[in-house]
Amino acid sequence: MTPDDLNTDAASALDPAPSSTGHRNCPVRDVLDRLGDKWSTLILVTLSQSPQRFNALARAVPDISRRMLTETLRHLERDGLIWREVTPSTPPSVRYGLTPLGASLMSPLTELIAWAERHQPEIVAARARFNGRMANS
Amino acid sequence: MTPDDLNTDAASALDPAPSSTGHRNCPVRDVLDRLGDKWSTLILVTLSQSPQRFNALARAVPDISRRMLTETLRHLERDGLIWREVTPSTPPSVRYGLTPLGASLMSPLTELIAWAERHQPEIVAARARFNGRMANS
DNA sequence: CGGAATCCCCAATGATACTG
DNA sequence: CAGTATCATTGGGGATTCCG
Repeated sequence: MTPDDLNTDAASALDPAPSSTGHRNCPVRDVLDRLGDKWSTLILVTLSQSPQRFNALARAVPDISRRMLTETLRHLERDGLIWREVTPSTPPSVRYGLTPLGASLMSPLTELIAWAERHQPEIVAARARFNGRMANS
Repeated sequence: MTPDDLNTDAASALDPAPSSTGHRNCPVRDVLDRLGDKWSTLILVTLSQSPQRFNALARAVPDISRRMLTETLRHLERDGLIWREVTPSTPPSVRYGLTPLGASLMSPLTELIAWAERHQPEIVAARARFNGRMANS
């Protein structure tokens, strides 16, 4: 892979661009942006345990507002990573869960998370060194 | 791994929190946030090719402002993912490159990128279906 | 219960200009 | 060349309210 791959302009025809942060439709940056949008990863990991209802998700993901929960779920659903199942009872019930596509993302994602956990001490140490160097300069 | 792992409050003692977006010092979210900060991944991938000088990076990463390039490089350096080598000539020269730690991140990162490229067609298709469902509803 | 709509603020980012 | 400093902008996202 070359760095250029991260800047391809692979247009996706229709598409009001879910996160129109200005960059063009690069598939890679598209996915990476999503993972960085603060909530998606959290939700995906939570759903990887088992399907959840809306309010269960709200409780499972601390501090997320319903607004952002709704929005993030829509994005993930739109991208085919999760499914949404409405049971029109009273009160209504809505369940969310990972699609096969979403489940397939968990593999590289958990590896990345594992990396983060494995190397956290090194990162903390590096920060301490960096702060030390900045202090006496 | 459980979802709770994403919300641990593993404090890192000192640390003015590079991205104080409000969430506590969770190592995992910390790393994921960094990858999502729009430029870090781009820079890491570029540097994984070979060490680069400041302006070479600026050219290699389209549309990044010098301000954001500097800031992102500082963050990456601070976290021990890249090194910074100053040659105090006139004009000065500064090279950046991946540390072993940064290089070790490339492995899970490229897997994630490979996933994105591999499954892009499915995502595009899912978006088309989603847009279609929204249209006639 | 599970949203949608609205208001609003501040933090992230860009633009610009200056410096060792 | 490789930054730093300052100002202006904007849109992400929290809080709140309303709806089926």
